[in-house]
Amino acid sequence: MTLSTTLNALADPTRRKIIQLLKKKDLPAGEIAKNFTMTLPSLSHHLNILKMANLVSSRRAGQNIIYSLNLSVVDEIIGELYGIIGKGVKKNK
Amino acid sequence: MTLSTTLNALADPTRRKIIQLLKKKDLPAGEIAKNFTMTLPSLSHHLNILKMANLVSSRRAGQNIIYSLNLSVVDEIIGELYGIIGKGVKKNK
DNA sequence: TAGATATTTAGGTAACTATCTAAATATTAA
DNA sequence: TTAATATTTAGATAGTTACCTAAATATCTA
Repeated sequence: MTLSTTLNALADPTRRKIIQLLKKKDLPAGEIAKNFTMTLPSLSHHLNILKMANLVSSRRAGQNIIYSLNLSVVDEIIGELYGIIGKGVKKNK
Repeated sequence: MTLSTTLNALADPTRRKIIQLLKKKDLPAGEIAKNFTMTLPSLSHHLNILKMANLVSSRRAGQNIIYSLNLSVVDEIIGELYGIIGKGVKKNK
C-alpha cells in the first residue's frame, strides 16, 4: 500500500462517499450500492480499490459481504500526508 | 479546485517530489527538471496539474518561470481530508 | 440438491493520463 | 532585430481507469 495507491483511492468522489457511509456503520455491498446509481459490478470495483489501499476491510456474513472502514489506517494516512505536504519552511520568499 | 482535483494531484510521486523540492525554496522549472529524468514538457504537464489544484503558483522572472508552494492551501486540504476520512465514529463493531 | 439471493470476476469499450518529439512563445543579450 | 535560452503548447501514442453486460461463485432455504 503505497501513499500513491491510497491517495488515488481517495481521489474519487464515489469512493469518498463510500467512506462516509462506512464511517457511520459497517454495511454489506448491496446496501452501499443503494446510495449510488451505478451498477453493482462498478461499485464492487470501487470497493476493491479501497480494499487494495487498505482503507476498508470486508468479511463474509452469510450471503452478505460486510465492508468496514479501517480507522487506524485512515489516521496514519493523514499523518503521512501532513509529513509530505505540511510543515513547509521556505528559505526564500 | 475540487478535493478530487487536489487529491489526484497528490496521488503521483513525481508531483509529491516537486512539492518536497518547493518546500525548501522556490525554483524555476528548469531547476525542478534536473531532479527528474523525464523531459521538460512532461514536467511542465505535472507542474500544470499542481497549479490547477492550486497547490503551487508560478511567476515569471526574466527568462525563468519560478514555481512556489501554496502553503495555506496545503493546510486547508489536510483539514478537509481530516473531515472526510478522519474522526470516524462507528455504531457497530 | 435445486433455486434464489448477494457479490465478484471476466471481458469489452470509451475516456483519461503520462510520456514523447516538434513547434511556438517570451525574454534577454549581442 | 537576430540569436540564444527557458518554458509552454500541440499533437501523437501507449497504458490505465471506470463503466457496462454477462457469467461465475458462494451461501442459504426449501
